[in-house]
Amino acid sequence: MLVREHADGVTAGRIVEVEAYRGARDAASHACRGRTPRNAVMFGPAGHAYVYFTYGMHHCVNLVARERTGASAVLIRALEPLAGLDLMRARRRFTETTRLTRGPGCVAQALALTRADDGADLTRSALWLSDLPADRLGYRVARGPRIGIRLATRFEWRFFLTGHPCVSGGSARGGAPRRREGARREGARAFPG
DNA sequence: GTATCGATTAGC
DNA sequence: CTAATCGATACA
Repeated sequence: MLVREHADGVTAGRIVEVEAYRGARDAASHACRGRTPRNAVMFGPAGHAYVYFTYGMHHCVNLVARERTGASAVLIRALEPLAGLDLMRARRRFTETTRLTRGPGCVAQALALTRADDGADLTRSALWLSDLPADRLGYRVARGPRIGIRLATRFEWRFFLTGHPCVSGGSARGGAPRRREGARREGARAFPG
């Protein structure tokens, strides 16, 4: 569970969909062309938030994962809202629970995360992770191609809960990539497997 | 300096 | 399908 404590109140949700970005060796990663002011946090210690601004209007949240392999991070693509739903609704333009945090830009908006939160230490700040029994809910973790990228599409590093209504990517079942050229490969297969 | 693109979203 | 909207990037 990702927890966000803010002056306006607490919002939190179960992580139901992520993507892995493997640093400089991953052509789809922001880190693949080296360190810049924008992506510098990814080159720092693990356990910090990398928050970037894109498309001129959206923020997305990553968790820096493995400092030893260099600039690796996990993009939080979707949450199941669990706390602060009314606050999320106030920040978003939808009231339906399943649309509050479905998509990386929506997650940042619902949790009010911006570049100001870039670099936040997850062990010391108001943004942190809480253990929660992820299984036993009837969901399975599946994997498929990452969304919205053109490079390194062969790596199936998107992980999500199969059938979960809060998952993004066009289908709760799995991730049919929205507009990807070429690779028409099937999205979701059981993981591990 | 200008041109192009993007780890996206919402609306038609 | 595409407009929105601007920082990062590529290139003249």
